[in-house]
Amino acid sequence: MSNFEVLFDYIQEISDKLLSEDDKHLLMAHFKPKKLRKRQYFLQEGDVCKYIGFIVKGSARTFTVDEKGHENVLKLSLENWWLADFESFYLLTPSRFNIEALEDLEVLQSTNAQIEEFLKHIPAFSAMQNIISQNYTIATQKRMQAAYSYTAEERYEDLIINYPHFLKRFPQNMIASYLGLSPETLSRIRKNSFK
Amino acid sequence: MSNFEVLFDYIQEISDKLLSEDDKHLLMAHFKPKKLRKRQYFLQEGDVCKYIGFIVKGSARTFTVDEKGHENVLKLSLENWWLADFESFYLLTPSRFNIEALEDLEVLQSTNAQIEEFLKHIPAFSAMQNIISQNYTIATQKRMQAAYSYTAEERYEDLIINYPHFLKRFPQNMIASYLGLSPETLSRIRKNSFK
DNA sequence: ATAATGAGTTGACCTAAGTCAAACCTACTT
DNA sequence: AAGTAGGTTTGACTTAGGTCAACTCATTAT
Repeated sequence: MSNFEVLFDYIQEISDKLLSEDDKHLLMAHFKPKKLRKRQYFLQEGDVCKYIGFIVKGSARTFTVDEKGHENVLKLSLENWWLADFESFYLLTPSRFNIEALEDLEVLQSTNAQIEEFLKHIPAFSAMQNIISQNYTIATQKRMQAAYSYTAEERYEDLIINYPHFLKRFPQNMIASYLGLSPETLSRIRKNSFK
Repeated sequence: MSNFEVLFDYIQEISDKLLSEDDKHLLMAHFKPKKLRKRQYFLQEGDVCKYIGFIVKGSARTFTVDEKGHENVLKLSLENWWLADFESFYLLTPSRFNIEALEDLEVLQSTNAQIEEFLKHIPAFSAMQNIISQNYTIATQKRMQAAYSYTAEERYEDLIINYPHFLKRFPQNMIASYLGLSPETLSRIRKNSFK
């Protein structure tokens, strides 16, 4: 299956509107395949996030670095997810985030201006965007609640239930950081939960 | 200024597309004014959030109650904000949240089905929704980061900078809960910051 | 005017999670 | 085969913030 077929399937699946052949050609003309090797950056702090990427293969993390050099993972991303710092991407301001490939990464990328065109001309694309935006709102509301009112252990259990595949794909220290924990704390939580 | 004029101004302001007279009539036909007295609930846990409300006057909080009866404020809302549990509103599932008026509250409310109609027929409305969705994405990304990587004090300073009016409109214990703090902790932070 | 209710403050104490450091494991490199 | 680098575990100690309880002010209700 080609990269574009992955994208087309994804759009069809969640938008439930049909992509015409013309639609597909438009997408193929303006999404550019891009490969990154493990450890390479899709976005670096201070740069403007000019591209949004659709992950065809591989994984990535979005993180910040604070004054003390402490890294903080905000997002872990896998196949069929979109990769961008949306603040920077929408507003074209310099980003505070880094996005780094955790495995060799294949994305299809496009610019803000192009996305606007897709939204205007491809009904399935704009339906997709509405659904994503809904899902995102819902997911974020949950995650906010978890951040503020769950204990470390509850947040980990939540992850096991909602994103079990994360455990196979991401190293434990990334997951710890994603949950707002030190690696030591997550290690101890796992130890205790085997009792 | 009537309730509807507040809504129209708001839509015009952020969508920068013009509302026609027909648009306005459509909105007036399907947004219903609703008044709540302080302490009344706009939404109760377990109910489906059938309505989304546009706040014309007053304030509200969105919160959960955990097993120990501990209340946790997720959102504080004021004039010109939208009031709903979006998960429940979009999916029509029972809500895990409560939304309560903190002051006497006037909203214009409508249903999910009606909102869909507005989006379809009123360009200014759908432009507005896109902007809100963008802003929301950006704001949430920031708040997530704050939740996971800022200290209590930093989160409070952040609030002072970004939402100074909150301090005038909401009691301190609500703000504490919104920041994920006990009221005692916020009280101590404020004491120290006066040095 | 007085009681009663609810917010805010302060102090003493507790606990969940972070920090630091050492040891331990894989899995690549060369 | 040995060395190196990343990740994980374990232990000892520290700390930010929570909890509980008493006290002080306002504000509302009687």
